[in-house]
Amino acid sequence: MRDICLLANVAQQRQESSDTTQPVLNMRTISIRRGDRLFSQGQSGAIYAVRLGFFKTRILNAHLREQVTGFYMPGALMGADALALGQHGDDAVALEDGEACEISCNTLVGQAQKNGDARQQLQRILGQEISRLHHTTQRLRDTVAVQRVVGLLLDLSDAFALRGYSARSFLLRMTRNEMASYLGLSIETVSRILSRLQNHGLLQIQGKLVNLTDTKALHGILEQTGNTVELE
Amino acid sequence: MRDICLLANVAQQRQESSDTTQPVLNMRTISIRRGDRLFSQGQSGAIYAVRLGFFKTRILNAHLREQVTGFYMPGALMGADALALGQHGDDAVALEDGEACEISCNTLVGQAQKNGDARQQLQRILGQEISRLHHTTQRLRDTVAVQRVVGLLLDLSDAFALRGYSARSFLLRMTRNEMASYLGLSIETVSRILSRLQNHGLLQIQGKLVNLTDTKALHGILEQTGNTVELE
DNA sequence: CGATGCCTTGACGGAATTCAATTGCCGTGG
DNA sequence: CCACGGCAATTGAATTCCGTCAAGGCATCG
Repeated sequence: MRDICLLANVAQQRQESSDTTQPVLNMRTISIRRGDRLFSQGQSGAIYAVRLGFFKTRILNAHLREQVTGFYMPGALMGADALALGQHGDDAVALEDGEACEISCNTLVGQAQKNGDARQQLQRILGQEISRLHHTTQRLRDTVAVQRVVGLLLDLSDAFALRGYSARSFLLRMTRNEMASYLGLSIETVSRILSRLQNHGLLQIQGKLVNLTDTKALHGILEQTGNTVELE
Repeated sequence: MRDICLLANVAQQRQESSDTTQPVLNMRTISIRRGDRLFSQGQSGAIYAVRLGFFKTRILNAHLREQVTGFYMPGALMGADALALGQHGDDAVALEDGEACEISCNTLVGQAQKNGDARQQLQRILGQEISRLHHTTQRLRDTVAVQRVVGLLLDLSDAFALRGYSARSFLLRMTRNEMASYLGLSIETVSRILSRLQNHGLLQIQGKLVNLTDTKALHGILEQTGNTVELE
């Protein structure tokens, strides 16, 4: 969110200050269709900021079984691990038609060597990635399935709020299967938990449309300790 | 491991090249007793390399319930998230008497601005942290408890091997409780799984002493897909 | 219309947690 | 030296939770 703006700023600053014909930050916008792959595991060279649409990242294991590793909405950065590791650890796939901004790693790192702003920016990017990973690992340590599902919903809610959208009512862009994979649960469990939360009046859900009616109670579920969770 | 050496190198290079009286990298060794805290959540200013002993990092939640986020042995870096995020996300506690090397963040980042080696070094540190988090995330998505336990054992085995110790036989420095917390399991489950693995002849365990007798089979457990795992 | 994909729901079995009791270990103090 | 207490770990029994299998609903699309 803030990141993409800062990145743009850095790029712009440089463009203005230097009158060379070649751009300093290699950025270009890529249009992509739902289901298509933006980058692949093992590739390197660029990171990507979501401009439009929603994306997931995933790992394909030995049996070609997909494991979802993250969800990204406009303003989010994908593939930041390549900055530090030299290559992408996962694929990025568009959950709907969208656009992404490709930013060359080399020029980004190169900039960081000369430009203080770019350096702070790079550091911020890596920090955000580390922070994101911390967050998801903590969520996965929640043994209780309800907590994982609620955690995801509240994370999405926060992300929407940060972007000026409603924190209470939003559209899930991923399938139940993708949610389940991301959370390390079975699709049926996810479905059942959503129904249960609805029956208890904590939210309404029909298809992909969610309405968090009792966010206080939802937060309460997350904070409950131990491996049994009370609904009401 | 390699990191601490490189860090030391960077420090040394600078010490030699510059004849100013003040040291360029603020490093100092801290002795610590078992159970004591090396740094705390929210603090900032330094990262730490383990010199001697074993450490854990943890988060204390609202109810002062501890959640273990990592184990560290000599050569490992703790608190790298503070480099990018400005403050530590977790506490570090010594699992036994030991020593850690404190490295000031400011000077490290400052070095990175002028010194190419230090910059690469910084990047490597952050990359390692991201890599570590990727790894643990994947492990936690293994829903089956056996896989998590075996995963931890094999990770420890690798780490010991990397440091020149036996990969087959080693001493667990953490309690079952800490293992369970780290793995998102109950202590009883951890205990039972270890017993079961022993009964199937994959390892021997008595107290904290582990002997991996059939690492091939142990690796096999990790690679099994789906939510049921066959032992033999 | 049927086919397909996605989601929901039920029934069942296996897996992990909980509760409770026991064992083993180690240091302390008698 | 042994007895004792405290802590860690194991083990058992009962329960709860979650995954699997199966059936059915409900859209979309050809």
